[in-house]
Amino acid sequence: MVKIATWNVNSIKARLPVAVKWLKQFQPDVVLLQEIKCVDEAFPALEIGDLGYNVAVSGQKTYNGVAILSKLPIEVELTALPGDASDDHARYIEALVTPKGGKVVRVGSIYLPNGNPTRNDDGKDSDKYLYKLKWMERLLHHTEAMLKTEDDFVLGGDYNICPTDTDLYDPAGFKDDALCRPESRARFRQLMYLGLTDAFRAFNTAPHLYSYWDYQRGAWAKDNGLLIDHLLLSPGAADRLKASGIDKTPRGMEKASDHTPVWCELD
DNA sequence: ATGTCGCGTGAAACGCGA
Repeated sequence: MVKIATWNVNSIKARLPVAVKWLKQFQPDVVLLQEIKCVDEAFPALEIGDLGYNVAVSGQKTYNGVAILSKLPIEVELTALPGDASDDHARYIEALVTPKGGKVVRVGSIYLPNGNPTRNDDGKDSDKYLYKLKWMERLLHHTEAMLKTEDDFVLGGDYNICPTDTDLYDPAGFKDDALCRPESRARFRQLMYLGLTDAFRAFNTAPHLYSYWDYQRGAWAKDNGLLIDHLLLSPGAADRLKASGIDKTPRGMEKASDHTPVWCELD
């Protein structure tokens, strides 16, 4: 069994005590991290390595940055999403992990652009929103390419998309937000329609289950959250899916990230 | 009605991104 989790840590350096505590408790085999907010050399590889993890990083100063932790042997395949050489944001890393005596799993850690604010003063779509939509189209193309490899894969991360109105606490208030606007939701659906399975939703169908709560306005205490962190599985990986969930405990800890891990188990 | 973090700059408080 391989336990795979995705977690936007909102700075790995600020989150190190909470991250170490959670890794010891939860014992995931593979962790897809987002928003590490540091360059490769500054990633706390020794502290994480002491817990038994191999580390692959695509870092960046101040913003963004993604990484993959794996107790299994790991082989880095990509440190950027193909399709635009001029894109200098560190938002994607992909690797192969090989379970003992099991079939290889291709894993991608995604930090999809937020895209807010979506409009300029003149009402036209903002550059940030257009960048998000273009990034999603690149992800769509890359996923098509991955499906052709016939490797089982897990594409996980902070998608910055609430797929439906039951995936957040205030749909009306977020109507014009980049996480909910129809264009970004349509691209997410297109991705799913390639034949992917949402690992969390395969086992948890109730509305109003969340992976993110804003630091502001007591959102965590009021459960004013959003479901924006997702684990999308290839058909082969979906066949191996045994369990999934959201572990809310790290969100309740001192010095928490605003996101909490989403996980799944593959046979 | 309001309520937050984390980072970098540059030496304290601010702007940015979320």
